[in-house]
Amino acid sequence: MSAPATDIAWVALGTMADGWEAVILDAAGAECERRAIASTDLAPWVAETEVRRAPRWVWSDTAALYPPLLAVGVRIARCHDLRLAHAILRGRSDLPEDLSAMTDPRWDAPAEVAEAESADALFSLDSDAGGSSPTDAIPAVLREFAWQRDAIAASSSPRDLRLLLAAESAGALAAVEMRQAGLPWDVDTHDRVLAEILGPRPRTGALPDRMRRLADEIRGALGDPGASLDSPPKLLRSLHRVGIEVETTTRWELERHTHPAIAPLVEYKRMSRLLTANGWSWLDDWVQDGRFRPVYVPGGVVTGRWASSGGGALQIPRVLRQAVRADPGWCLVVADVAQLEPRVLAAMAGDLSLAAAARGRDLYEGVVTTGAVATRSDAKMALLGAMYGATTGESGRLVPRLRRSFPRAMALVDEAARVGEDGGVVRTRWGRTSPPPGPGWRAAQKRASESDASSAEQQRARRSARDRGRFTRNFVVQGTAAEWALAWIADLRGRLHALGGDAVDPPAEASGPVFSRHPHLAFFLHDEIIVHAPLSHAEDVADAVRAASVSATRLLFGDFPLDFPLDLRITETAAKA
DNA sequence: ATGTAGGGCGCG
DNA sequence: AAAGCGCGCCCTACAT
Repeated sequence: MSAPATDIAWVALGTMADGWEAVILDAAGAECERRAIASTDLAPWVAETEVRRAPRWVWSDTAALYPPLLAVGVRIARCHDLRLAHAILRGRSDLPEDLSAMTDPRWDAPAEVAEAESADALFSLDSDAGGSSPTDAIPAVLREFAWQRDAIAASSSPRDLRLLLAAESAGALAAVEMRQAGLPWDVDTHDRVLAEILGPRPRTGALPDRMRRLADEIRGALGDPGASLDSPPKLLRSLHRVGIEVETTTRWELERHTHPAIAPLVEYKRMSRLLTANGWSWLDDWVQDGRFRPVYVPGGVVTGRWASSGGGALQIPRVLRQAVRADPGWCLVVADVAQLEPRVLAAMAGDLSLAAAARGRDLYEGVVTTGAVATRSDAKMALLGAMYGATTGESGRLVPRLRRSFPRAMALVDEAARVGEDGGVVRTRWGRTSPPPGPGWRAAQKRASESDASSAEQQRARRSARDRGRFTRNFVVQGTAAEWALAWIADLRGRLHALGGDAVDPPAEASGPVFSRHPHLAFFLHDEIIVHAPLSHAEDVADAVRAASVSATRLLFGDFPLDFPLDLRITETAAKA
């Protein structure tokens, strides 16, 4: 990594009455220089400043501002996303009261919708186009940035918060870049999979052949030619008429009964799901030019996980993963972390026994070796139960065994649950906080504690306290796992860029194929990434993916003796082997 | 006609 | 053999 020759640390960008203004700040946040920039000059100016001075760009909203830059070939390395940072800082309870009160509520507004791949996007940078929000204005940007710096400094762990905000912002950049790059998607393979499962593509509106025949079979078995298969209440009545006494029409409940209608019905539901969620119309809507381009929403989940909007990017069914296919001459580097959450739990809790059990490749087998449980599937069940708060069933039965073998790990999640049940707030490793309970929750708890509370009120309050406890119990683990994953992709993003050379693509065309020649992130899902890379770079990319995972672990957990092994494959398609 | 709630199920 | 966390999206039913 070449250290940029630079005398500046930050460049804040915001709109003015007429165009843009850049405010250059030193590391201490002191203003060094101001510069007005016409809208049409903004992208070239950013490109030049990025190359010459490599600042951290400070702006209101990466999701709104980065796409048009990227569309003209301007890639940046680092930013500070004020909107995302604000959401994190606002949740901190350790801010001095006067600082808490000073926030501008406009920063609490929901995310802007990212709409900008086309040439039109160029103009969304223009403040006259009506696309800018109040928080884009340079005075608001500077005020908020100053507030955030104060808030970070006043917090109990500025170092951790800085890392969190840097990772969150890097994620926001990666999300925009992944949408622009897209996931290489082979339409013919997708169509073939659909045809194998559903039958050939029907005329629009018609049911695929295999589904239609199955529907006939089900209606025959139910002795009900007009039975509705798509309406749960109606289906329920049809089932009851032939003596199938289920309370819901879920698959697992149906499968507990024996009747000729059950098997085809379960199969029909599976097909129906595939057709409606990822059928031919999904293909038409979401795959263009051989790329699936979902909208990622960094920070979209309270735990810090990403959400997605449109296309169901986070729910691609396994049968369709074979449609994810590298371009000719390219490959996919597909990697996921083995048992990310239990490893995170071990490291957070400083639980050396669990860390020791994780030492091999398979943490669950390691847990079996300690003698805590008998089989791998028991180990998995028990650990998931511990992190999710299972109290009943097989999982709930197994959890107590872990308490003896891994007291520190269990103490961490148990304590998180206790705090949540009491109405408190918990934190991830880097300091993202769980949302506080709402006024309704508090009121119900208070009411239940009064002497004349009815038993129904007490029961309800107890139940919602437990619900909340399970949420905070999981929050610390899921949220810290999300931080690990963010650190991983943030680091990897830098390494991949370095592999592709330092040159920024010339902003020659509006379509700006920034990624047409370099290895790039193409997909990210909680604990898994897909890199699309030229075949010649395959091994380098694989090394980068592994090195980034080591960096992430070090950054979050220092030298705690635990690694996060990857399942990594260099392949043509993302289908599981 | 349009908006919302809930069932159901895909993913981690 | 099915409890316990977090999502998004489709569908239907039912509200306005």
